[in-house]
Amino acid sequence: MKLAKNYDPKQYESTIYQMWETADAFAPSGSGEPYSIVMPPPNANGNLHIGHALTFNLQDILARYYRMQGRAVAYIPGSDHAGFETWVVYEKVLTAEGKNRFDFSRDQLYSQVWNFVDEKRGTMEAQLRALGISAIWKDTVFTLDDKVVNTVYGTFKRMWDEGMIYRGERIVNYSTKYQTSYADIEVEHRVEKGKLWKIAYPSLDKIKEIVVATTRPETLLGDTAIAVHPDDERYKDLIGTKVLVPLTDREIPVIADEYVDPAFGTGAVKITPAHDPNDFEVGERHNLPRLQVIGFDGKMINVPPQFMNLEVMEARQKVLDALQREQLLRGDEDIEHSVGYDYKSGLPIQPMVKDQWFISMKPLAKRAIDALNNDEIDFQPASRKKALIQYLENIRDWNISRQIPWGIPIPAFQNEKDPTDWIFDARVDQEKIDVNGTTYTREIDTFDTWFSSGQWPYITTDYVTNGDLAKFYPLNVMETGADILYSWVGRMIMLGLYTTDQVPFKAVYLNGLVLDEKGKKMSKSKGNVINPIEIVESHGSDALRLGIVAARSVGQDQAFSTGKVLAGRNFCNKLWNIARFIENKLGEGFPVADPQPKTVADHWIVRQLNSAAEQIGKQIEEYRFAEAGDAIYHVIWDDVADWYIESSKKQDNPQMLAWVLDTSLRIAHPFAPFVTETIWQTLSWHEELLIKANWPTPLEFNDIAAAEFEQLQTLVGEARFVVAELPGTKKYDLLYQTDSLIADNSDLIQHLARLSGVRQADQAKGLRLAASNREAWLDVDEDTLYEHQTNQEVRLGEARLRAKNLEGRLSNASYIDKAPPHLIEETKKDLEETQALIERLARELDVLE
RNA sequence: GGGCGAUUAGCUCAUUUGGCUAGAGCGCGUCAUUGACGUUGACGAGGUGGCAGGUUCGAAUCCUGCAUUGCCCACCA
Repeated sequence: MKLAKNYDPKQYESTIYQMWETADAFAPSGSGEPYSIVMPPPNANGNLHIGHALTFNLQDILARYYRMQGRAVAYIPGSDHAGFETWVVYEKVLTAEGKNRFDFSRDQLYSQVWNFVDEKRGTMEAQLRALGISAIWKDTVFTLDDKVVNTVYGTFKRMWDEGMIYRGERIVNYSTKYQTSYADIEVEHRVEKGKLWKIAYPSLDKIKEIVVATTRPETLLGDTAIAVHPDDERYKDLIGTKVLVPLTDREIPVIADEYVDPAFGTGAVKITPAHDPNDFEVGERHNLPRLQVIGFDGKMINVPPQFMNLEVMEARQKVLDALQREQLLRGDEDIEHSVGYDYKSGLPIQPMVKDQWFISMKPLAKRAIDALNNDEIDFQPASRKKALIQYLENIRDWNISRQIPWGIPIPAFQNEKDPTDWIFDARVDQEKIDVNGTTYTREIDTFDTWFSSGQWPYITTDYVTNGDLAKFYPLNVMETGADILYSWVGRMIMLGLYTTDQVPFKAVYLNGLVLDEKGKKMSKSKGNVINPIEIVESHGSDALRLGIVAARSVGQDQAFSTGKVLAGRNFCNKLWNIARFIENKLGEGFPVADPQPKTVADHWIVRQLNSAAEQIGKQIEEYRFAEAGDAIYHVIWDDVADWYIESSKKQDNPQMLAWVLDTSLRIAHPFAPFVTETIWQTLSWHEELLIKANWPTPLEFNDIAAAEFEQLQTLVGEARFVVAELPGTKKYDLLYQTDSLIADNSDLIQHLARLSGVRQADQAKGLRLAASNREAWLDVDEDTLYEHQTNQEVRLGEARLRAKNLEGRLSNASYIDKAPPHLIEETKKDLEETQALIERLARELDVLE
């Protein structure tokens, strides 16, 4: 088969991918030791972003490498219903149609979103295929599949039975825009400038007043007490008395509570149990009523008519105006404080009291902390483990209810006659159920998506039901974004230990964010997002993979670099042309046989590729992807193309060329799957696919011959350098006297150094090449020689300085005493070589003078 | 307020128990060349490793302080 001049990825990638799928190449091979990775499921409804390209490429490199190592690799794909994220998108669709969620029943909404997602589900998978991801598609799991729901219900039931689930009225983080509560972890805290207003609350006789400080004056309409510190002398006589809430005629008590910090503000705090977590707790302790004044739609309720139905910020201004008129404002000051925001809408989170389902987290966290402290999970980078432990140590109970229709229904039913009576039941397709003559009504909330995705490792492997993939649990590695360490990784560890009594994965690899080319975080609103599929289309899937993995270290946020993608593209083309050259040389139907290294170049390239294969394997196993990629790039480009292929033009050994190409394709495959497989398909001596081939095993070679080739490289390098430095007017001849290595390789040297000739001479003449420790001269004219001599004097000076440094090191008693022996040996050897160089240079210059 | 990370060539980044002359890609300069590849080849320039101290025979690497910068966590109104 004749290869085109340049590699055109578009022409081959989809065909190659189909070939893999048709051959069922992604399925775990039966015999090997299991190796498993589960894909963090991307949003079924969305498009892949550039961060996905990084995360899935890293996973795929591992999958392909271990597959070539003969392991039974299960790389299990999935897609996420992405409850809240998708709901937000769908609600926009509803709005565009002039409708809203209240026009439909929950079941109607659920099936509408299902259809909406179903239409788009294929897109994301097609994109993963374009990235070359070698996941077992037949085992793909959607986060709303029956097996997910069943397992989640099983876990929930067990927790319920063990008393770890409770339902209660608590302050929750509420998004008035999306009308759902959030977990604490989903609230985005921003430090910003604000005002602290001081407001007077008159005593009942209006003679005295107590001044409180607040950042949210509108909530005073919901105040049910004023709190002061019990030991605060300023307010001691007021404790137990009543004051009037401004702008209303409500009377509220002044209470004492340790929570108040006398040093902050005025030392008196208004207590709004319905809209502040601290106040809620104070309210619980003092049995205060909870007066909700902000509705779930974000508008004021239960307030005097002038404030009714106002948005929070409008209400704030009106309250301040009214206080001003009533002369109850006692000043304000500028402060910096932290405000919780809805990470999705960018609007402030409203703390609200709501009946929600919670999981007691302390016992779950404790087991996770123990496992982490026992080093049961290898963390890359290690520092994140500490961070996770800290998070787990301070964990609070988890609100798992969401007031959105798109998600897994919470399998709980409420007694129609007794609101406190809740039972577990999985019959969520029914709105009402009958149990022993009592009618129960279904809970309308759904689970927080993370409650189900937190169980992903044992769900996808069917571990609980002991399915075909059960032997792949626990996973070998969980590769995912560092940004979801707490929300996902932490929860998987806790839930994994809870359900399966073992950690869900043996290692965690956290990748950082892919930033834009200027190092800024990408976002749709900034318009700086990079679409991976566009990169694939313009430069090829392999180029994207090579480029995005290059120079990227674990856990670090790093910029995307088009330059690196281009370098990756060029590398693919280089590989392509190596193949083109070799295949052309070998011809059709080349009868491949055992490779026998004969020339010095043969021995050398065997040594180089042997050690590259070993080193690259080790680097992949240690998750040092960028270094492995770099090693592949250089061994193939520098060693194979620039030295070995060039050498082969003068000393050809077809069997070795075939072996070199074969080996190069194997070691490059995990990082450049498409181009390597494309080339592999053109090799006459392979029937199998490269994806199923084995990682190269070392070939025997002669160490001395390999070292001799290195000497020739030095000689050639020096000749090139001198010629480049002293262009002169003509090409030079290389002369030698009795050197058999040069004699045997004269054509090779001439070609590599681009000399006009290499010939034996009777006597030394011209410019001596000293670096290789071989007797060789360039036959140059007088002027060139003179110029060279000046350069050599500089080099002699440098060499003498270096010798002096080395001598100094060796004469240092402490160094001899403390440095490791091999290092001292190296220093001695280095000194010897430097001295030999000095001698040669000096001799050369003396001769000439 | 607490924690974590970063600071190395013009740019983006490597350098893993402290030890070869601190490397790579891109960019830059000089030259070559059209029988594998211009998505090329050869050669080269370019770094007081943020700053100031300390430990050590030896520090980009360990310690202390400072500066700049990014991220995460946090219910003080």
